[in-house]
Amino acid sequence: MEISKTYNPQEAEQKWYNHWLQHKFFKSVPDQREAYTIVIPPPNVTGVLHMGHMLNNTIQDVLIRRARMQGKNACWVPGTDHASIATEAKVVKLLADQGIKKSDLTREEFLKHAFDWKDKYGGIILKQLEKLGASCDWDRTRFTMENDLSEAVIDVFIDLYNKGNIYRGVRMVNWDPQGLTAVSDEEVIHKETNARLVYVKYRIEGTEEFITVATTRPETIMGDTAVCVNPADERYLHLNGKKVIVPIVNRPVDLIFDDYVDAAFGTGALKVTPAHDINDFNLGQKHRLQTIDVLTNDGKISEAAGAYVGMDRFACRKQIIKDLEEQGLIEKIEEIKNKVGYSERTDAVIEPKLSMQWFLKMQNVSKPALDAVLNGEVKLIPDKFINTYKHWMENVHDWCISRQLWWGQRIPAWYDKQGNTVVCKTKDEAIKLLKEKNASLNPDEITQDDDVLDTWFSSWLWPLTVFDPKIVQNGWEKANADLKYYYPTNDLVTAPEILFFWVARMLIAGYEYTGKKPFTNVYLTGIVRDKQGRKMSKQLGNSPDPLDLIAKYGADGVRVGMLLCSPAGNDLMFDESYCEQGRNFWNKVWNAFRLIKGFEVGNVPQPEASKTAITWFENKLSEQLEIINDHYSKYRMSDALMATYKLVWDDFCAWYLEIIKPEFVDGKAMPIDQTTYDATVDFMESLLKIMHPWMPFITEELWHLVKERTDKDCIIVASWPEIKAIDARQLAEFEVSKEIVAMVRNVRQQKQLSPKEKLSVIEKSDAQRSYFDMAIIKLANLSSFSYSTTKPEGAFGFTIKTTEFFIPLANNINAEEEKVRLTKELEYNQGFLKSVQSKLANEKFVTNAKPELVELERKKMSDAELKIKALQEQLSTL
RNA sequence: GGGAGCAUAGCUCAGCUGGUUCAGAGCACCUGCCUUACAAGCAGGGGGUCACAGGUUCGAACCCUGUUGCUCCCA
Repeated sequence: MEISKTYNPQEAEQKWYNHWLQHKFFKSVPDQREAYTIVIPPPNVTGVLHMGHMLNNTIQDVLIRRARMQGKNACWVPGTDHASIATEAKVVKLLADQGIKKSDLTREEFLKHAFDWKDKYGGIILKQLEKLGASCDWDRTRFTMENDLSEAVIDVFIDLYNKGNIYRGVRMVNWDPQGLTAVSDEEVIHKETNARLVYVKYRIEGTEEFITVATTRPETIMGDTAVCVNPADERYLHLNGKKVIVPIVNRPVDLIFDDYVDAAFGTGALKVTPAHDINDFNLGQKHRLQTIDVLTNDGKISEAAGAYVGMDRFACRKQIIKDLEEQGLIEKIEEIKNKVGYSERTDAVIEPKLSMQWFLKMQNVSKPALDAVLNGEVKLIPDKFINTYKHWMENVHDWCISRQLWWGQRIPAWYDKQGNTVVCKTKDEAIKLLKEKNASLNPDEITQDDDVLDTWFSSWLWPLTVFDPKIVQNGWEKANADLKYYYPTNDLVTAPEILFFWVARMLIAGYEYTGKKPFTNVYLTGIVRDKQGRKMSKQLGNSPDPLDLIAKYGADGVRVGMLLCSPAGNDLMFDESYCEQGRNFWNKVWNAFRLIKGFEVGNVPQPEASKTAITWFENKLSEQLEIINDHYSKYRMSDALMATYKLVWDDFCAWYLEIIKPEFVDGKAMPIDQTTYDATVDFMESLLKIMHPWMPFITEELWHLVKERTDKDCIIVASWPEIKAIDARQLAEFEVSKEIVAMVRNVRQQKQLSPKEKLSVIEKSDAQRSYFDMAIIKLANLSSFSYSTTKPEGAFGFTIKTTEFFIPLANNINAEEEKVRLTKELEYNQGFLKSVQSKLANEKFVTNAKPELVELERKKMSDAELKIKALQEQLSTL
């Protein structure tokens, strides 16, 4: 068969992905084997593949592919998340483009549009995952708004409500004036911004005196219902009992005293706006202040303000400063930096706002989830996140779970006109329950809560409901076969950003509904940043499109590129050159294969060099496989990859293949013996297996090219190589051989000798030592490797460990140069000896250090002495 | 304001329980090679005051204290 000079990724990727699908290699059904399960962090149904997904899903695919090869029943469950705010915003915009206003639609009509949109575009990101080789069990694809998954969400709400863990109340929430909904604390991103701290003068009622307050939010002045100072602040003591006049609206309000106020900040006087600041709200509760909500839901000045009505909040801020200035009520304006909350979803400035919302009492449910991480039942990787997790869980706030949206699971709460509330699944049930509270109930007047639940309130059930949507109703004892088999899942791979949003809450829900953890290991990836350390984002335009990268470097190249630079939990400074390195790697592998495939097997005896190379590489393979397995077990992905890379490139290609490669005689390649050929193909197969999780496509391609195979005999389901007994002595001996070869090459370079000119090496020894002599002869292009106890004339001498070697070079030896080189080496060794000697002369070291350590030092000393003696002898003969 | 983490070669990072004169890898760089698997390659080479200042120890990149710089989380 003709082998193409270069590998064609596009062709192979399509071919093999389809082949895998066709043979259902990704599919998992429960059986007798050990399960290995990952549930995907469901991407937003509105999303398109970005570098973060690329990283995250590549890691999952590496883990799942290796588990599959280890003979486990590997199951990777894919799916998408309905992402209520993001999706609703997208659909609203799309409708607006068609001239349809959301407010003109009924809830049902809107949802129909939304589902239509989802059906049309919602699968894009999953299709994109296929391009990177994701071996998900697509038959198990789930979506968080599917009927049965949604029903479970509703069941959970009802259950937690009945347990007394969910309540409804008026609280200060984070209001997104663009998304027109409340969002949870976790969805607010605090950014440092430049702000103007405005010093506004409030007149003391009945006097000409003023008190100055400093504020960054003058547009809320109309909502002021007090001015507060610290009771210990002597500047204001004389004003006790006075009222102050709120500017613009000229409303007299109390001057109150509370040690909450920091006398050192601003002027020490605080305007209190209970409707628009959480701290002010608390002060208002304490001092029984009136609350005046001066903002509308969409961030405009409300009727209640009595001035600037209908003006945008930011426009009003400017205008009011101007007006106050005209009235001479501005003392000064300072430029300061302060933190402003932005909506994670819409990037609008969050408005603290009083509103009626549903909350989950986190304290009541979070304990098992905290304990699990602290006692190691659930592992966070890297473990530095345990602290962060602990801190959050111990200081957890009640979770605002209602969202003023339509796209999501509608809250199953029902109200009558009299203000009674019941929580249950259906209207019929609600009627029955409400009748118990209100005998004269008119069933036509009951209404269901308009709001939906936070998306995370559905995705926290993900690891449960993807397997058994009825788990909440049935409980663990009656869980279905899938859940019993796959749950708890093994590894979760996700971003640290959603440790609280999602991971912590999945743990809570897992323990609440099964009494078991949802997963054992949580691998937290870093954030993909650009070379300058900036987070990759659409706005900055600094993010490459993963699909473009795949087109350019092949999926295998990009996978390798991503993982080469991705330490767990640390951000990665991504640069395209990593993908280039990945591509170079598969190219190397392709060419190694071409070499092997090009061998002509003949009836020739096996060369001694090849025989020794084979036993060496057997050892090397096992040695490195052990290291690679260990890296995997510690989730050190880039280390596992690098060890694989070096095993293939350095050990196999640069050393092994160079030794066994048949020589050319008269421009014609000599045949290779059958034994060496077979061993080489076996090695290639083992290496392909080890590479497969990183580079699934090229390894599958080569798996089928290296040998005739059936359609079903695929590397994706081949078994992970076994570690055999390792002969450490032989491995060490080969390292010495490598050094000898390197030394000869070095001498050639220095003396400008052609690689074609044969040299010889003499080892100063009275007996043949090395198993690898023939390999050395071949690699260093020697005429002979021999042994002698005397130093030949005109030879280049060098020492490895304690053994001396000589390369006879006749006239090519420059005595002066040699003297300098050897003297330098001698000095180094003398210094080394001295340091070892002083260590051994130190009584405290000898008595305190571990005995084997002292022994080691003694060995070092005697070795150094031997070496020094050898060097001195060499010098003396020059 | 509270908490956590990081600082090692030009870049990205290893360096586990302190113990070789220990400072290491990959990439990048420099030099020489189009040697019939691969120039997306081969061979060779240079490069670091382990952020800074103290301390503990026979011994510190590693442990302790402080300083500086950066990052993240929480309020």
